[in-house]
Amino acid sequence: MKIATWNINSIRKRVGNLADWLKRANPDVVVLQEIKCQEPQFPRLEIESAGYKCEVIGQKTFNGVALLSRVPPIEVTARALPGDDTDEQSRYVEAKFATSAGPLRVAGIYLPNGNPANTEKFPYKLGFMRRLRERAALLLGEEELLVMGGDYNVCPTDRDVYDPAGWADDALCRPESRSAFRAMLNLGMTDAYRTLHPSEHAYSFWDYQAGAWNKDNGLRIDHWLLSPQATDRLRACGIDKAERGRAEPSDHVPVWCELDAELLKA
DNA sequence: ATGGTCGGTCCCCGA
Repeated sequence: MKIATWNINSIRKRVGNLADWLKRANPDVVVLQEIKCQEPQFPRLEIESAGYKCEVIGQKTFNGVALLSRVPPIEVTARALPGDDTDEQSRYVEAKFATSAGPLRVAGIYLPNGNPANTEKFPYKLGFMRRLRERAALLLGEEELLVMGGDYNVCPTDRDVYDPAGWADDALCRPESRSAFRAMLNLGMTDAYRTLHPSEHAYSFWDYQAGAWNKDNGLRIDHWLLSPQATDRLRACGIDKAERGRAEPSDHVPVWCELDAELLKA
């Protein structure tokens, strides 16, 4: 089965790009970030026509995530990241699916950007990352297939950014952000892309500004982190870079994994 | 190349 993440930067603006890509890429499960609308405005009919069920965690203007799947999940297990009841931003969705290899938990994440790093936005990001690590630790205890994908807004190492020195103080590259990302790996999770492509300078995001795309000035900030059980079934991982070159693109492109497991009807 | 971005919303903010 194939699972993908894509920060779509407005689902209403991009539903045509999404439908075209769904047809070409044919993923079984997709997590979307920055849908930038509430649930009633979500273009459910277009996506259902493409053959996908939709779980929508909407928010007006900002943020918002969704989970698309070829079959309905057994259960939507979370519509917000646990650990802070005062957090009203729509940034997390999680569901359990049936597969030929047993239960599969899929989390979709839109991690806070954290800039400017000298404002309250940065501690909010680090707090979210602490809660995400705690959630991962809890789910890892089940010793099942677990994949946590999304826009992490973390560039894990200098290999993952075109200009490490220029970005060193940015919240995407700061040592505190990288340390919190490594803490997820230290629980036993695997960065799927980096594990299968150890030395590539591959990016998943190029800013709209300053001709970043044309100069390949990108960052790798969209990731799939896998439990040991999922890593054992990891067959491939890739980045659909060509999406950034299409008309009216998102500033992010899809990142996908293939697992040796078949998605089943619940 | 001496300027070079989007989307949603409301007259600017977030990325």
